[in-house]
Amino acid sequence: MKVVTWNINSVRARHDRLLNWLDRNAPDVLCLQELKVPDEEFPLEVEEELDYYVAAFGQKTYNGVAIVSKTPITDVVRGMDDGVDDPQSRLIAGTVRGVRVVCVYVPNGGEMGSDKWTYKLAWYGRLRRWLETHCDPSQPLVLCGDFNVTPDDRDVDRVDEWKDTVLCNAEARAALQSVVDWGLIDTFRLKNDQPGFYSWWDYRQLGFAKNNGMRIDMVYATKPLADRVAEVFIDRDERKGQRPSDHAPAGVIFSPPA
DNA sequence: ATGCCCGGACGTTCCGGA
Repeated sequence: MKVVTWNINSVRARHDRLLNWLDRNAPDVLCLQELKVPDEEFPLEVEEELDYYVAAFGQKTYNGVAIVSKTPITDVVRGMDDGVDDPQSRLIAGTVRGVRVVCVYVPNGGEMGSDKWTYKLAWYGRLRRWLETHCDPSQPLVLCGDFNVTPDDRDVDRVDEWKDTVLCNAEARAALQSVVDWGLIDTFRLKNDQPGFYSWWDYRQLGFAKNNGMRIDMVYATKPLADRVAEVFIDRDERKGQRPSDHAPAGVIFSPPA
């Protein structure tokens, strides 16, 4: 079972790239972030021509998440429904072939100390509580998405340049770690302990050409699934060419259950 | 070529992204 996460940075601007990528890579599950469109503008071809199922939680202009799956998606949940008045579409969950799939677009956080930073930290706290309330770490689950935090310094090309930002500072990493501590494993690190593997590069200042990147897009799994990780990858080539997203798809292949 | 930011909006510049 191949599960991939991709911040596509507008499903409208990336329409052809999405269809081509799905056709070439044939994932079982693709979690998308930053759709930037309402649900009705999600490309119909994904379902009608490529025979995928789609569960979307869109929003005009900003945010928006979706699960794309070869097989039906059941028990779909949109948003955390935790009593917080939050209009931002950043979480969708569904069940595919017995695996609970949670797709998140964690807030970026803007500048340290800003209202956006406060919202980001609070959002991480809400995500931890949502997992505690709605999910079970002893069951097969993947938490996929753009976490807008580098887990550690191996995931940053220029530590000195980024160490005090909302993506790399200790408080942000602790917020991510609190979610991981619920019962998740970073699947990429099961197969690769080296620095220099990134999933995002800034559009500005030749970020990709200079490999000034970060790994902020992850597929986390609970232990029953993490035990079945066969292969991990980041599709760096998808960052190349005409009109790429600033993020590359990152994914994992799980072996069949024993 | 991987090349000096990009997508979106009641746009004509500004906001948000990371």
